[in-house]
This record gives sequence, C-alpha cells and structure tokens, in this order.
Amino acid sequence: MRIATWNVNSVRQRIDHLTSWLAEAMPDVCCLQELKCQDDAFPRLEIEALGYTVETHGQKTFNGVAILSRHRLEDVTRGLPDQPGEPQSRYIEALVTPVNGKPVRVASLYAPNGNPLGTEKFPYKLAFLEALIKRARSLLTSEERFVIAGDYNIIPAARDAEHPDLWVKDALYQPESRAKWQELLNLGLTDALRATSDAGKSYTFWDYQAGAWQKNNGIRIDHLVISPQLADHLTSTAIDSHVRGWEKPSDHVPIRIDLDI
DNA sequence: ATGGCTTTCTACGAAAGA
Repeated sequence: MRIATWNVNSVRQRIDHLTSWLAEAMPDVCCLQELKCQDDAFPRLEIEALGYTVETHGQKTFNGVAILSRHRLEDVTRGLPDQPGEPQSRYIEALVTPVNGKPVRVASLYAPNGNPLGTEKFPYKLAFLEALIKRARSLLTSEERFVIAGDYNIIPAARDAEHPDLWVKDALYQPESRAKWQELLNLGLTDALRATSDAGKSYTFWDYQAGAWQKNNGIRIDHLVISPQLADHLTSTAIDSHVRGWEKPSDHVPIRIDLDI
C-alpha cells in the first residue's frame, strides 16, 4: 500500500499538478493540506475520475485538509477530538478499508505555522500538537494500524534544513516545537523518512522567495508518522521533489511511503 | 532585509504563509 501526503497550497490552483502527479505516483491514499477552499468548491470530479474516493474538511481562504483513497473510506472524522468546535480546518481522519485486507486509519493534518513568536500564534501551534499527541495516544491504545501524515510545520533536527541557523528564531525550529515532535515519536511511533534514510538534504519545502529552490535552500516539515504495527511493514520512503520544478508549483512537494501490507 | 513570492478575498491592498 502506498500512502502519500502533499501540501498543495490551493487545490484549485494546483489541480493539474495534482492529477498529473497522482497518475505518475499512483498512491493508494493521498493526504492533502492547504486546500484554501470550501468543500463545495473542491475539484472532486477530476480526482474521482482517477478512481479516488474523496473526503474533505475545507474552509474559506485558509487551511483545509483532505484524504483521497482508492480503497473505501469509513468512519470519517473532522477535527481533533480534544479540540471540539475548532474553526480552523486542520485535521481529518478516516479508516481506509481494502476489499481484501485489514483496515488502516489515516489522518491528514495541517499544523499551525506558529509565527511570529511572541504572539498567540505560537501557543496555538503547541496546543494543536498537544491535541494531536493525545489522539495518537488514544489510537495506540486501540491497537489499530495508523498513519498520521501531513504538514507538521516542524523542522525536527538541524540536518532537516539547508541552513539551520536561519531558522533559530522561527516557530518551525523552536525547542518547544521540536519537543512536541519528539514527544509524539516517544509514544512508539516511527518517522518514516528517518526509518528508511539517513540522507541529508531530504527536504519537502522550498520558499518561493530568493531562489530557494534553485539554491536547494529547503527544509523537511512534511512527515509520515506510522504506528508500531506498520513500522515492520515499511519498505521505502520517497520525496517527489521534481514536482517543485514544474511551472507554478506548490512550495511543498509530495512525500510517500510503501508498506508491504 | 523589515518576506525578496504566492494565494485569497463581496479584493484593487492586506493578511497569511514558513
């Protein structure tokens, strides 16, 4: 089973890139972030035409997450259980149910950016991450197989940035942000990229400004985190960075895993 | 560089992103 995540930075602006990439990468499941549209404006028909079931959790202008699946989607929930009534659409979860196979629970998340520091935005980011950790703890108790994928807006370590010194005053690289990431993994979960590669320069985001892509001034902030049962079945992780070179790209690229399940 | 681009909106500049 192939599971991917991609922050598309407006699904309506990126629909041609999305369909092209789906056709070439052929993921079974794809988590999307930053839809930047309401559910009724989501380009559902184009994606369904490729054989995907679509579940969205959008909002006007900002945020918005979705799960696309070639298998049946059941038990869809929107928002984190610990954040009832949260107006920002940053989390969706569903049970991916293959015809001949055990189900896998998949979550698509868009964590708050948290900048600038010193404002209410940073504690809001940490509160989201805390609610996410609580959800992961609950899923572990259920002993379900699960993947929590998306734009975490966290640079886990220095090797996950081309110029880590440039990020020391940024919410993405604060010790508190990285501690939440570590707290999540310490539950017994696996960072799929680091479980399959020690390579540096494994980036998923390059800023639009100052020629960041051309200079490979990137960061790794999009992650697939997998449950213990799935860690034994992880065969590879790939970052489709070539997509960043397409015309009018998202500033993020897709990252995907293969599981032998 | 004090965001140098990109996206959104009952838009025409401002806010947000990372």
